[in-house]
Amino acid sequence: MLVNMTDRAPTRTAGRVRTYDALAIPLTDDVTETALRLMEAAADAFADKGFHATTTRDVASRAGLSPAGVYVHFASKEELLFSICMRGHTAARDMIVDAAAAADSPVDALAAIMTNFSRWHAEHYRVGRIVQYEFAHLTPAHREAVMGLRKEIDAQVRSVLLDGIGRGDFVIDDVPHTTLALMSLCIDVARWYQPGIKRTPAEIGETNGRLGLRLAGARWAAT
Amino acid sequence: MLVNMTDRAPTRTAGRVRTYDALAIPLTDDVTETALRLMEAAADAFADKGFHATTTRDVASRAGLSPAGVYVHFASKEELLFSICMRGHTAARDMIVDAAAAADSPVDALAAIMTNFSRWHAEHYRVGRIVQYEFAHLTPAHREAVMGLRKEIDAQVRSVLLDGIGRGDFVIDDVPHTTLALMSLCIDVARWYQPGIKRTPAEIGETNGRLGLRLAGARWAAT
DNA sequence: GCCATGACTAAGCGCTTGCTTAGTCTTTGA
DNA sequence: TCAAAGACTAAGCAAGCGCTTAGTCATGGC
Repeated sequence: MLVNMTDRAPTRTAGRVRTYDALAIPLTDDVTETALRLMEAAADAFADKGFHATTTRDVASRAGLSPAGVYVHFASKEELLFSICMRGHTAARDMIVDAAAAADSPVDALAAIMTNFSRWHAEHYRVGRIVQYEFAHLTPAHREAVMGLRKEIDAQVRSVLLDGIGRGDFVIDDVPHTTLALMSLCIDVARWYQPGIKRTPAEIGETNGRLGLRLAGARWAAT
Repeated sequence: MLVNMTDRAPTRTAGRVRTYDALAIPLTDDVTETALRLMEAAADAFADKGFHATTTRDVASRAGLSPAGVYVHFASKEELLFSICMRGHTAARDMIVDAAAAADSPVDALAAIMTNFSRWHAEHYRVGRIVQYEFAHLTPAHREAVMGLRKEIDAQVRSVLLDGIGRGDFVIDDVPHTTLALMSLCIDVARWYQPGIKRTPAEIGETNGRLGLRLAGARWAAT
């Protein structure tokens, strides 16, 4: 991985902080309950106010700590944002890989990806907005790490499309652009979804599953 | 309109500031060159750094003024953001209304809307990002004004779809959701577009025009 | 039991930020 | 011509902000 959090100067907290890998994903179950609580608090505050308008005091108090307590577990406010982005993208990547692996055909795989990814963005629209809107506040190295995961997601979807084209299930002029368009349907749910609207996340997922097949020119999608 | 900038307490600058209407759109050609310059500078800075991380000093210096100079023309930093959002949305609304009016059929109207709106988001991806990502920093009243324009845009697209359904040109299960999906294709271009990529804004527009007709289940779109 | 480590705190640092105030200079209108 | 208005400035205010430092307390290992 591109980033190693041991870059941080050794302090009394170095041993604990180093239990994370660069993905800020727990390697084992020994991630502290406090660090998790901080990430959740930060996600909450960032979603409410945006990254820069969120103070570390706000994050700390939401997590029930003093302001300096944040720095026991994270090197900086940006590191908190990075952790949230990496967790979100890793979850999305895994979901897409699993959906594709479980499907019997490219058509099923695409429908499952669209359905699940769209539902996820509705259910997690707040994290989805953070991940999109606050991306520019990451350090260049951290942005690169996040882009790596985005590219994996893109590549997985693209390979489903190519497989479907190969089998004659999809009719697509421009695969890269169609991939982007499919991803747009899913990702943009985070922008327009809000709790209380008539459609449930599951319904949104299903509708986008069908619409995605239309975009791919799936044979039976036009009816 | 919901908001009237004359709410601001009278100062020596009240006369000048009141030449804007609540849309922050120039009513006549007497908008000052300085105010325009400030809006452009703010858009630049907001796109680079985000709203909250942008200082009024930064905006002022980009516009060639002292920090206090911003307040001669705008009541607050937020008012600058509001102006930018309203100008962007008004331009988009007008573009969509014009495209629909110039078309001979719902199919042509939808293709034109998708093509032009997508191209606009590529060409103005920085303003597009500001408008999406910084929306939450507007005051509630200003957000409501912006939402009003968004609803007009949505309604225009929806009426094209309904017209097409009525003529048998489109096959759509869920009109509101399909409207959102069509808008997602266009709006999300601002997220993924960056200068230097292979596709030009015009090409992106054309491809999205075709993909939009697929989403609408246009009869010949599947071939 | 003792010492080292880790989790956490209160206090504070040095700097920044949106905005205001009191002024100067230029332009406009009577 | 003169006064008022408008465009703008330099200076400053009050509050805030990410982060550091020096300390306390609890836990775990020897």
